[in-house]
Amino acid sequence: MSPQQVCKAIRDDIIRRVFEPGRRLTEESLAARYGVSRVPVREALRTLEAEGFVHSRKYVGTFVAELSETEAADLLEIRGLLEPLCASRAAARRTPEQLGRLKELVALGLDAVADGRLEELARLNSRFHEVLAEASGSTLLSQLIDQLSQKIAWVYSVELPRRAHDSWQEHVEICAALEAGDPERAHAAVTRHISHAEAAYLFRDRGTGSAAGGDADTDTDTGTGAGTGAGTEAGTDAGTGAVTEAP
Amino acid sequence: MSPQQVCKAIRDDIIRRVFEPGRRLTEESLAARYGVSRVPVREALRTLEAEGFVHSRKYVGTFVAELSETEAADLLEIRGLLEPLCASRAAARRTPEQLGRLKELVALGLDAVADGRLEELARLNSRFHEVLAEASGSTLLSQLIDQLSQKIAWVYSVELPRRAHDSWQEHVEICAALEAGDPERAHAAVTRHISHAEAAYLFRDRGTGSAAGGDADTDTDTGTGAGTGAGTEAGTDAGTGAVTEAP
DNA sequence: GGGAGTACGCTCGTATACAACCATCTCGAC
DNA sequence: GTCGAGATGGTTGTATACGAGCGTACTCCC
Repeated sequence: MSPQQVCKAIRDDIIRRVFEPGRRLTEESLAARYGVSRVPVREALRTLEAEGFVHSRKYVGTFVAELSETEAADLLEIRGLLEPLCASRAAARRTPEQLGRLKELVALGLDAVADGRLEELARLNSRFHEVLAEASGSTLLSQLIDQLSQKIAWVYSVELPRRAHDSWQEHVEICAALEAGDPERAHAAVTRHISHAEAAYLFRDRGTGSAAGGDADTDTDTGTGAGTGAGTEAGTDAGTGAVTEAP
Repeated sequence: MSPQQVCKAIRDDIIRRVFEPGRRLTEESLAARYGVSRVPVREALRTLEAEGFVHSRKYVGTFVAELSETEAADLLEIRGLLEPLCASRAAARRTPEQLGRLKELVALGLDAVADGRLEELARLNSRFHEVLAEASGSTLLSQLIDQLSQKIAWVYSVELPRRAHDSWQEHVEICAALEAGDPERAHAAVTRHISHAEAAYLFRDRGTGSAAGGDADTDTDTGTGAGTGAGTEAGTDAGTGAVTEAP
């Protein structure tokens, strides 16, 4: 297991709340858990620290970060600024292939809505926003949004399924704006979309409590959410999507 | 030299263009340069990779990142979204101490403008925006803006000094808005401030071409910005200002 | 009984050593 | 002369070993 894989594995375990916020992670236990030595673990922890998922104290150890309510809210607000920018960029710069992929995802999403396949919707939703970010043509924006999405998936644990229908209608509109090549319309559409999502997040009661022990994510219909999956790495990453699928 | 110090040292060398974009960095040479072993160097590189300053290819090596023109522009645009948000947050959440520090910095800045001490202005400017970010009360926003500012300092190499007078007048206005506790006014003030700065960046001709050798930025009237710094900060991480100052 | 000093264990920090792999150059065949 | 296969150097990837500092618990003294 390579160090980047270790990084992703730890991040997934954090997002899935196998490692709860505030928990101490010792290098050796992580090394044993993932079957590697301490060196790759240390590198993975440095990456995760830079991403804000953990923080380290010298000679003491590494701890899973704890985000306050206000920071969680800021997370949503920042994404609410970035994604519309991303969309207007995408309206101008998208390639036909990217538009095609988006439309395909929307079609799949609408089908899944009709059939009520919620866990698939979460994955498709992540993928849609991932491709949208990619279509902006800015790797910087793409990476930022990716990191934000992962943290949002972590903090809020779940993509609310009841918004699925409206959400995918909004995706249709976003696609249309991109197809028309209209940055302002794309910007407005995504702004609406994100603000609706924000409202959905903020109005639900946060169910952090039960996550404790080892593999706690047996709660079937909510568990899938996080799926942004490893966008950064070039090579083979695409398929894995470890976060998204339950065993 | 600890690994975080190594990280900062490498980052500073990248920003100062001691290591040019695209250059290959071997772990051993870095280890020798900073007088440590390869292990701390590897950890530093993982952090820098997460921050986007370098990228690694397995079994090949680590290379200094190369940012395109559009990505550089995006950098400014993203900061242009984030800093105003930061300011409205700060108007609501700032502590009196933070406001005091900001006002003190503005006073120092205006003095420095009057006396024409340009290199000091760059440092004060960075510090001002740093404290402003801190006053937002969101470590997330603070970190994001910090990273963005560092990258902007890297890509654009220099804080344009001729804007100094106007810039510090705008800082006065920002402070006033924060003192009044008026988020909208703060938002507007920072939006203006950033857009002026953006215009200044974008209208200058980018002198990247000659950057080859060690210290190529000898073009006198712009040269102060990305000063040497060289890890003057000892204790905590607080002083990212190392980038901005000149000897 | 309470507090301070001290010894111990645990974990991190760093260095060194070896294995895996890529890039390049050389040599030979066509 | 050109192309391909193999050997070689160099760099990264990983494991192991040892040193350094923190936290805890114990002991000793007051």
